[in-house]
Amino acid sequence: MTRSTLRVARSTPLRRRPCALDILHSPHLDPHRPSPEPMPDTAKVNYKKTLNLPKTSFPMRARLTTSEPVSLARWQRQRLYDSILAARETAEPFVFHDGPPYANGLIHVGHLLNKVLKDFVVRSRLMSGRRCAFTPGWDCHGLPIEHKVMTDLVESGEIASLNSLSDDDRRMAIRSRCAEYADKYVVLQSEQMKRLLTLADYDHPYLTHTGDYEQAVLEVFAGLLEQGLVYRALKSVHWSIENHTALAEAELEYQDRTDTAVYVDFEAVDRDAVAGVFAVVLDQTPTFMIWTTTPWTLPANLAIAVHERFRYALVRIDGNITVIASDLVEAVTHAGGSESVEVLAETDGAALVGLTYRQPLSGRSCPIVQAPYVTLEDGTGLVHTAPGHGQEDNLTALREGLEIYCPVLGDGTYDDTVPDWLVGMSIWDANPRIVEHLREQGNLFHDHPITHSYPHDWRSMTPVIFRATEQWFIAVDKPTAHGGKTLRELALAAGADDIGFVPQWGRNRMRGMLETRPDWCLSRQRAWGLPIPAFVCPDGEVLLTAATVRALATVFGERGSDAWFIEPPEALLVGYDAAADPDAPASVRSAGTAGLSKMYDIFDVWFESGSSWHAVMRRPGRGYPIDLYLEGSDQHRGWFQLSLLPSLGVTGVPAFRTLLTHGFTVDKDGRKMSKSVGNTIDVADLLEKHGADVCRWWVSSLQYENDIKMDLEVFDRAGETYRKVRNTLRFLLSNLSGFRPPPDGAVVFPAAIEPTSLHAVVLGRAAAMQEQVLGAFETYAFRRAHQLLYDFCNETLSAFYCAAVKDRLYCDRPDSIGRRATQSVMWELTEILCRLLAPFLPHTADEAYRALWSPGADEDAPDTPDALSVHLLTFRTLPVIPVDPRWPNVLAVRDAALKALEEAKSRGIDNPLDAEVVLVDADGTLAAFEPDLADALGVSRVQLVAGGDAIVINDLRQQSKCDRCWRRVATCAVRNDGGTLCDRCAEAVGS
RNA sequence: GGGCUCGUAGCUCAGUUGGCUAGAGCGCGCCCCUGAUAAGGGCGAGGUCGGAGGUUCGAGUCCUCCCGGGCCCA
Repeated sequence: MTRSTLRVARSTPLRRRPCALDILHSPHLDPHRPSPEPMPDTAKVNYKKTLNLPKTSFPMRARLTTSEPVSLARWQRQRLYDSILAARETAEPFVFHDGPPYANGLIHVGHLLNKVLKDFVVRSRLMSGRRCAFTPGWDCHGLPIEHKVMTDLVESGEIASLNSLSDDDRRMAIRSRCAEYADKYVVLQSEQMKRLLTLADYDHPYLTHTGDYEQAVLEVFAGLLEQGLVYRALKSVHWSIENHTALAEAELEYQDRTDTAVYVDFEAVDRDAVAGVFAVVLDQTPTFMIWTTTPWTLPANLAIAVHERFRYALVRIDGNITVIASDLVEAVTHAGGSESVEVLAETDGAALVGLTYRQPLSGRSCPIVQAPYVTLEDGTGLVHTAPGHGQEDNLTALREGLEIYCPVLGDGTYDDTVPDWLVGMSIWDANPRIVEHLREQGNLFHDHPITHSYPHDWRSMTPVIFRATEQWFIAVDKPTAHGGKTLRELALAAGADDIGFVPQWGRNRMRGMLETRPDWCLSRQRAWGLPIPAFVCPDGEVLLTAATVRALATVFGERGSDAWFIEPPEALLVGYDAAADPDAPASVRSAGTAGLSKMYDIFDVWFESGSSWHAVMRRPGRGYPIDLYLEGSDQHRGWFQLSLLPSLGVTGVPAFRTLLTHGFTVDKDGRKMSKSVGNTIDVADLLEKHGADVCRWWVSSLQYENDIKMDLEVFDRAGETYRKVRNTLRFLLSNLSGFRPPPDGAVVFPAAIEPTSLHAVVLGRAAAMQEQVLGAFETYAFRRAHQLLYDFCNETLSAFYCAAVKDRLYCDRPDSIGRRATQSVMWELTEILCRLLAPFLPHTADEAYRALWSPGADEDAPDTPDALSVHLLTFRTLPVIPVDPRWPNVLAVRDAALKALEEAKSRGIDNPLDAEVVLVDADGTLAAFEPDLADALGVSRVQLVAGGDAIVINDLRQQSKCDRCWRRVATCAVRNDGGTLCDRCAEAVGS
């Protein structure tokens, strides 16, 4: 039988690999034994074959791109996620909740960062023994998807046939396309996230467009409704006259358009009041001059806004006295071609506030107010304010208590509240008529054509207008049922006291936003979303109460929100008892739900994702409040805040205990990544080139709170340090070939370990490292864990311990106590390293762990059972080994000795094995460590002397050298086989 | 323009309550090993701590301003 057939026979799965003890009793099986034939005297004996050289199935080259999918398939086969969770059914929970990415497009590096960080949390908590279930989710509704679908419909020409359908049918057609689109990207993104080796319940994700999710959102909404926090009010929105619909920012296309800009004088009501403010005497009534490019909004003018800190001038221009910002007098009068300009006086904007003027079109008396957005860029420094026709004007009106007056109907014509000559007129036709009217009245200072960028409806390419429409709001300053506190007060208090922030500055950021945020506008005028289930009564009253919403929640829970577009109101409200609903309008309570018609606003998608704490966690009983939300820092205003408000409103407590944020990825120069700039990095490319573990290793190395600079090079670096860790694992594994811990094998551990031994110090460091890593995991300090693990592998193991114990591993008898003790230590090290690395490197850690336990350590082992996985384990405690407290001194001596050896190279002592190091050991400290000193220094011999002040390197090159271990030690002698061997090697080879 | 935030060797980061010639790893350079080998080991060179003022006996660390990024608003 040849040697190779013997090997094949031994590696069959039915046979256990022999361990060190086996070898002791069956020497004929030891392949390392020298052949019994005597060697010819003339040839130098080749002892390499007699060494216990490392061997392992764990390859040096990872080939992650091909090997990771194999691991992934194995984990899926064994249903790893389910197994892990099942094993922790009764464990203390760690409640963690996924914020939903938008179901659109492929994932980018931001997703990679976010999902991998979340996975670090999931895996580290699971391995700490906590029950950390993780349900991934997707935000599926919303404009970007609808926009994309609509664009496709326009491009394919299908939009024409849709437009011939009824409103409900058209909306349904669009919605089903949107649903298809979202579902498609959920699948695509989910596959990519799995490929990142993230562990989550991908078989049961949450999707915001499913019926049960929608039901939960309506439950949250009902909870707010019953506290009176939901109201209906006017708000200015972009309005398409052509399509009779509100538009979102993303549906606008800016194009150049030429309008008539006008400078208009508004006459002061009280001449003396103005005179008083400027401290002058006036012989005529002054005016306030405004500038606008939309004359059609002048009928809706209700105020003039000034900046409190600007200076304003009272100016006599060609005989008329008017007020303009001081800095703009010259520009305005120049534009108007004025001949005589005289500044009479100046004052601060603040002094003007409270003055009044007569509105030239309505005749109303209106106030001067202050507003921070007034600029001196153009115009007059006095801003025409029409609350029904501008977002800023709208806010000003709310603050000043002005009416939100919008005399323009959905079709772009004036209603009957304007002067007779304008009633029913299109605003576009009204523009020149108003200009002429003002000119005739003497209110027009100047007019001129202006070409500017103006928003257009992306579909019809017609200009849009700002128009106030009725919208649903959540009040943040109304008392809630929770101690009468408002949502804002509850949120500020929670932010200050209850919520933990990682990093800490998130607290400030959140507070700033909460202090200034306006009421939450919930309505969107779109098709792809969750309907706000409101009805209009025959008498024009609106029906939306906690009870109707709960009734609809049930319907949507069963059939999804599509039902809204399919069923008539009576069918939708079949579970609603109008007579028993105290919040319903009287007509509904008495007459029931006959004659109602549906309204078609949908929810802001943020309200849907902002209800996920209920839909995904609280309602199914997965735990509430939630321990951790982890998202990018933009979510302070987004998901964090918009989850906080509903959760406080409904439950009185914040949805989350801790908020962790990470920064954004930027390019190597710190610039934001954008497709147009072309500095983005494709996730698929990264996975193809480096593999998921290297990408994850990179993520673990980041200080994620800050901006994250990245280019392709940082992944090369991550790959290099990954390989260092990998090779360290490989060295450990390769020297554990055939070794088994109890009960299968014998371990010299821990009793036989001296406090002064290399084993003690390495185990001590391992224990300290593990404790710090676990602490870092607890506080989400992944970078610190990464650093500790890397430094341990690189410095403690690779450079120090492994190098020092090589000689005994390779050269001692396989079954010697010294070698087996070393292997016992290495086994422990491998066990804890695989586990500690598992959250960062799920594939590599599992690969190493399986190699450690594989029955065929020197061969690929396809028979290793799937269930053998590091991910099923928890972190492991190392036995406590006493470590001599003088080790730091010894290590300092080692550093000095290595320097001395470096200097000795100039004397020709290139190889440390050719050197003897003479160390000064005045107090006998080093003597206690003597057995391991030479190994620790990597030299042949160490000599300790009591006196002297420097390390001396002695040249041993003239002394005999062991042919097998290459050390120059005193016991070297010529042996029977003709080789020169030291006693240890002679014994090992039986020569 | 406002809120929050970042700016320490080529790269990623440490730098406790201000206190010795500013540290680590990687990369780089030189060298060793060739029995972890598309591996391993050693030594070494790199920084006016974004800039300018100020407080202090003393500042990367505190204050002010400025420059340049990022997120969110306007």
